[in-house]
Amino acid sequence: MDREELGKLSLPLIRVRARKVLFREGERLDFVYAVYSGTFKSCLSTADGREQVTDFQMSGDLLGLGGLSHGWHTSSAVALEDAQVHPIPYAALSKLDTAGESDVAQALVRLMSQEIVREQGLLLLLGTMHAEEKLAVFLLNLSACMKARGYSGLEFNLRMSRAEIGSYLGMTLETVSRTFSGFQQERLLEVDKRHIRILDLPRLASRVKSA
Amino acid sequence: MDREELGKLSLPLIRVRARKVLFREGERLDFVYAVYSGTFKSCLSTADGREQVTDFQMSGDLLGLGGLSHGWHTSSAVALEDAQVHPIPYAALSKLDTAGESDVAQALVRLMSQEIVREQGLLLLLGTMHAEEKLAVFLLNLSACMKARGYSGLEFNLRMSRAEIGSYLGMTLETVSRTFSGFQQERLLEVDKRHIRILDLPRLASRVKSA
DNA sequence: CGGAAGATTGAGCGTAGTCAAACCGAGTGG
DNA sequence: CCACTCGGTTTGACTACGCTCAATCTTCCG
Repeated sequence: MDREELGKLSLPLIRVRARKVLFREGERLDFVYAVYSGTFKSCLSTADGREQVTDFQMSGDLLGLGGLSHGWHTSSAVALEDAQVHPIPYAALSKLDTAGESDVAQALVRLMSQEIVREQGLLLLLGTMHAEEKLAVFLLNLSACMKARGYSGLEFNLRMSRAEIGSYLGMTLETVSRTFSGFQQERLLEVDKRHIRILDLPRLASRVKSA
Repeated sequence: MDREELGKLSLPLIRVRARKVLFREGERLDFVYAVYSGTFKSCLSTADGREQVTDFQMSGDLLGLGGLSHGWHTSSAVALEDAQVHPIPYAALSKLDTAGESDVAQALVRLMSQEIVREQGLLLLLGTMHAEEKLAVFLLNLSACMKARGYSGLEFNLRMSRAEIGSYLGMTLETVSRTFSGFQQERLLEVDKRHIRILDLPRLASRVKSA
């Protein structure tokens, strides 16, 4: 069993009282935790106070995996009742990765951790945002993505249909279309089918209330 | 860079035509892919045909990470335009993990992969389901989870508040409460605050249209 | 006993879903 | 060359699911 493999690393067992925060989003990641008893919730929060619970963990589950790529916690963990956890030192894990002759395993762990974080962002979007905010986030991400690849971040062609955007953002294609039109009305964008030009990036960004 | 590390493994570069399916949910995972050019969508689908796009991938992104825990693809990947990808043999990755003296890295990869899959399930729930279906999924998962830990799968106490359930499922606490009451009205459950007794598991399961 | 936190229920409203029609551009075949 | 189809997009009208606000009730705890 996986749990037992990891269990060998972690001798200590610490108690966590109900309602206590085991770690908080943004803190340095010194340990990953394996739940031994009790129940936790993992959650993300936005700047304006909305909260998205991303998981409930029970015995055998691991806490904090999202942070392995960069060494910072990407979510908070709170005990829902008195609980016990095994702390697993981050150092031990990174050492074990680096010790092996393969940097590949290490790279893989990092990439998978990034994927977890990315999906968490999408959970927050799907769970807490409205149509306008969702589409704004989508466009800003895409803009950053294009820019990072050397293209203009302000003018580009979408590769996906309205239906695909809608599926991604948890809304119908009609609502995607309407929201595009709304943004255009407000002079935030120019939209022509799949061609997008962002006219006012700061104001578009201000539509996003989250962190 | 991570990508270059992985790049060393993957000599070939294959072309994928627009609209072509690179791999499909449920197929055996022989390769993970690194996108070299073009754009892909990754998606999950339900039994009744709903589709949830979980990501759009561009150059440098990896495709198929969710399947690493058990060797089956957990999502489908479709090219949105003509594209090129580096196939990375699954065998190479698992060998590299197992070769090292640490089974820990291997266990870690497996656990992280499971976490990715779990989050994908939640994406599908948040993106495509209605209140009743969401709560039914939640209860069924919880039931399975309790059962797996040796408790009764049909009668248990919730550890979390209505608000926390609501946050998890992307609905308000009031809607959670009303939906519980609705289920009780229909004789699917007995609910008393946090105590739940499932009266008709099959009928509850039939409320869930997804895979 | 009083206060606080959680749960339930009701009433009204609003956002986004559904259904439908019209439009547009690309590709195909007569 | 034009007519036709087809997929994708836009827009409109209507509807409904779930959100908001609010009141009530219970349980727990000081």
